[in-house]
Parts: sequence; structure tokens; C-alpha cells
Amino acid sequence: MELRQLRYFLKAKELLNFTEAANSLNISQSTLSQQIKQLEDELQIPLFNRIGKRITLTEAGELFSVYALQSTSKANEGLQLLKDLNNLNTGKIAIGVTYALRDIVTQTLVKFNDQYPKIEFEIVFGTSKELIEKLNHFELDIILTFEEILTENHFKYQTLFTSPMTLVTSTNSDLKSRKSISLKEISKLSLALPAKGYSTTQFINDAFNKNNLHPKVAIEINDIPTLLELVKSGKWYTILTQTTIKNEKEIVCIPIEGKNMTRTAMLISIKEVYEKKAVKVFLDILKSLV
Amino acid sequence: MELRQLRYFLKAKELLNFTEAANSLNISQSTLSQQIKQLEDELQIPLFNRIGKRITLTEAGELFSVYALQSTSKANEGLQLLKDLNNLNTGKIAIGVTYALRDIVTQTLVKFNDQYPKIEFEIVFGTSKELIEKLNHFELDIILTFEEILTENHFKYQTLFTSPMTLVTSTNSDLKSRKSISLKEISKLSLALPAKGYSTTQFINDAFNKNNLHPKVAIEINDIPTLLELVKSGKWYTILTQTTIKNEKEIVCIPIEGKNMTRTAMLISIKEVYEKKAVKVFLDILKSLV
DNA sequence: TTTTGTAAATCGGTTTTATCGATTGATGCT
DNA sequence: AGCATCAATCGATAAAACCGATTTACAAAA
Repeated sequence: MELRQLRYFLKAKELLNFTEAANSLNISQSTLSQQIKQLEDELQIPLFNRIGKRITLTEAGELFSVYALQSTSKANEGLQLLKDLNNLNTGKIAIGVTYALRDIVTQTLVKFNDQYPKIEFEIVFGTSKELIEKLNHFELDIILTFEEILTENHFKYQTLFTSPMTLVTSTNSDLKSRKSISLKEISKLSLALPAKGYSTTQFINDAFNKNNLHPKVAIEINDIPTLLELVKSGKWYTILTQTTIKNEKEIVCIPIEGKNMTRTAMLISIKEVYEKKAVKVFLDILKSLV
Repeated sequence: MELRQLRYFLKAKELLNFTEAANSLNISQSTLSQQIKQLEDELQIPLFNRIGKRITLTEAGELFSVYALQSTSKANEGLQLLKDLNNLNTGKIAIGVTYALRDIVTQTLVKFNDQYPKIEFEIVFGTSKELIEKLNHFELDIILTFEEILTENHFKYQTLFTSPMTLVTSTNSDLKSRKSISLKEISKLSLALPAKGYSTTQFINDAFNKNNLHPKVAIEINDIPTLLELVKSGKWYTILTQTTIKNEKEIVCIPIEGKNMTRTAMLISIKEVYEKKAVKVFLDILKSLV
């Protein structure tokens, strides 16, 4: 039994005339007769009565037609669903983001939703390590984070933009008017830094080590909004990429002197996994906003 | 899109391994790969991610699998239904009967239902004319009646048995002990006869005409049980085939003298229409009871 | 790192099957 | 009776499914 035969059968049932049905199906009457016969042979029961040159449905044909219709309908619905998926009328995107890139994602989200309101989202904030773990388990379609030291070659990497590392400080601080600051100076300040898992922290520690400097880390914390609150108090300083604190008030950021004191925002996805069209469109919007 | 491809896809989805799926389907791995690819081409979207030598379902594959399953399931259910039909686990029989043959039908019905309780029935009592009309409109599968004068050659006729025409009278009647009676004698009696449409009435009138006799018809009535009530009163006589009054009390029947004073019970169906298995079995039981 | 084994894709050839056009036979209509 | 029509059938052809062998890409083991 094949869908083709069911389609032929249903058209023949509709018109109760093999010749017209065959024309309507763009096949020859000969073919239709044969395919109906073949179906009847497989079902071991006639679907049509052949009364002279007239045909009518048998009881079996009547009963079977209900299922034939449902079978073909479900196949068509499946096809339609995939078309919808392609037209972004359905589907879900799962995106992982490091907190530093929050702003760019929310902007994109708003713009995307205006155009394609039916697409659902799952946004996961977390450390690079956590996000990459989830990406590897296919729980995320794509992640936005900063460049990693170690790259895996089943990942696909796309750079978005670079952003300077900056010392973040309260507007009340003495340093607020400085245009730049050295690592050495920073090493004398009392710092509140993001927790270990954050790639920024890793990056900062590497930078201090290379210069044989030891930062005074007073606080480690795994929540960036809280971290910024602490900085606004004026008691501590922190180090973040500039983009992280876009749109934040009561704080200023001072670029750090030295080579490679920038970070590159990246998109990471799994190479071989089929990229959803919705994801592609989302990324196009995101890139246009950068 | 064909059911074959959907079946292949579902098995591949189940095992997430083309080689094993192909073995399970008794086709080569090569064929499975090709058919899946062909399906993906038609749907214009990949159903599987090929990650190295591993495969996983894409979003599209996940969504589509629901419909693929429903489509194949419905086709299978249709097949199962026809099997049930063949095993007499479902189906409906429509039978037309002239009242005279009521007894044989009810007996068959009881016996048939013991063996095949799931088959539904529609029993239609009526005149031969009415029944043949319905048969021609495919509203009945078969009719039980007496032989017709005019036969149509798209009908199939089967004889069941013959039954003598009898004068029916109350047990109080003077005639109750008679072994036979002539038409001439009957023509002197006050008769209550079935209405015009009944073949018996037609038959009786023909018989009287041939002998140049004129019956005294006091009452014409289109309900046989009422007719019999009238006869039981002793005021009127009627003429019926013997089988009609099987199991009736308070009345006796006296065979009518003369050649051709018998009627033949028949099964009539449409030649070219597929005979339901349930009907065949029903008739086998009926014939065994004759 | 190299080797080995495994799984899917691909290629070329074969078999199967769907399809067609022409014809036949049966039937309904004029 | 003759004509037109419709489904079935036949023989031939084109299309498609299928297979085995090979290739490619990977993963696991040495």
C-alpha cells in the first residue's frame, strides 16, 4: 500500500469514473485501473463494484476510504508543517548567552519578534563552560560568547565584534576621568570579579600572570547585576568588557592599557548540525545590529 | 512522498542507525540512505543531522515524525478494518423480506447472531415492488421474496423452497377439517386479502382470472398480522402461502386444489455487486435451515 | 600518531514497477 | 442496429527502487 494508490483511490471514489479520475490525476486510465486493482489485491477485497461500465463503492471501499483520507491528510499536514517551519511560522530557537552579551541579544530578540512573532525562544544565560556543555548535548542551537582559548573542530566559529577590556568603577571614583589605566595600577585596587566559570575571569587572570602581577580579589560573585551594584557603591572595582555595561548608569569604564586587551564576541554552533532557518534569520538580524 | 519512505524514516528514527534500520527493514543500507535522502529532498529540509558517522533527528525530523507515524498508522488501521470485515467482526447487512418469509429470516438471524454478534442488521419488510426498488438503489444487499413474473437480467435469482397456496381460516370455521379446497368454492367466501402491492395478491387474482372466477374481496389490507386477526374472528377468509402462517395459532390452512397452486421462495440480489462475506455466511445458514 | 573498524554516502548496474498507448469487450444510449 | 463510452487488458517503455561494491569520514584502539 502506497500513498499514491490511496490518492488514486480517493479521486476515483470522488468522481466514480476512472477515466475522469485518471485525467484529473494526470495519469492514463490504464494506469489508474491497474493501481486500483493492485490495491484491491493487497487488501484482498474489492473497493469498487463494476456494474457494466458504471462503478460504485463497495462496503469495503466506503469503510476504507475514511482511513485512506486520514492517511493522506496526515502526510500532507506533515508537509505543510515543514513549509511553515521554513516560513518561520513555527519552531523554537534555543540560544545560550554569556551575560556580557545580554544587550545585543535582547535587541535582536525584540526586532526578530516583530517580524516573526510565532517563533518561540529559550534564552539561557550561563558561563561559557556551561553553555558549551549544553551545545554539545544539542540543548542549544547556538551560543554567543567570547573567544575561547581552546577551539573544538566540530564547532563553527563566527566573530561578531571586538570590545576592549575595561576597569569598571563608580562615577564617584577618583579614577573616573582617566582615559586609560595599566594592569599594574589595577593590581593595587580592591577588586570584585565574576566567578571562576566566566571566561572574562579566566582572561583577566591570564593577563595578570603574564605580567607577573597579582590582583587583589576581594570578592568573587556569579551574578553580574549584583557585581555592578557592588561597584556602584564605590568600594570595589571590577574588570569587564565594555559591551557588558552598555546602558548602565552610575558607572564609568576605563580601557586597560596593553596589547590584546580586547575580547572578541563570537557565535559558536555545531558544524554538522542542520542550521534552522529561524536561527539563520536571527543571526542575520543580530549581525546587522552589530 | 510514499508510505514506504515514511516507514523507512520511522524505523531510522527509532534506531538512529541506518545500517541497523536497513537490516530491520530487509533492505540494503544503500537503499535506505537513498530513500531518506529522496524524502528530505522532497520536503526540502533535512530530517537527520549527520554528525560524523552518527545521526540525530533535526527539529524538522522530530516534528515531521509525528505526522509520518499518524499517516502510516491510519493506513494500517484501514487494512486492519478490512481484515475485520473479512472475519465478520464488523459490517452491516441490509435484507429485504416479504412478510410471508418472516419466520425463516428471524430463525436465521438468531443463529447468525450467536456466531457473529458484531454484525449489524437492517431488516426491511415490504412488498416485492418496494424491495426491488430498494435493491436497485443499493439500499439492500439481498431480498427474500416469492418468484416474480418478470425477471431482470442484472439480478441473480436463487430458489429456496416451494410452499402451497392455502386458504386460511379460523379454527371455528366449518371448513377446518377439509384436506383441500377448490378455487370455485373459495370464490363464494368473503375474503380479506393483502393489499395490491403484495405478490401474493397478484398471484391470486391471476389464478381467479384464468379460471373465469371472481373472488369476493371484502377487505384489502397492507398489514399481515392485522389480516390474520381478522381471519381469527371467523368472519373472513384469506389466501396465503403456507409458510406465512407457520407457528400461528387459532387458524388452520387448507391447500388449494389445482396445478401451479404453489409459490417459490427466492433470493434476489444484483449480479455484478460484490457479495459481502457476511451476506454469504448469512445465506448459508438460511439455506441450511430450509 | 597510526591503525583499525564502522557507518553513511556514492556509484554503476540490475530488477522491479509504474506508466503509457492501443486494443478489446461490455454496456448504455440514440 | 449502430455509435459512443468506459473499464479491463496487453505489450512495450520509462522510471524508480534496489543491490553490491566502493569511497569517504569518522571514532576508537593500538
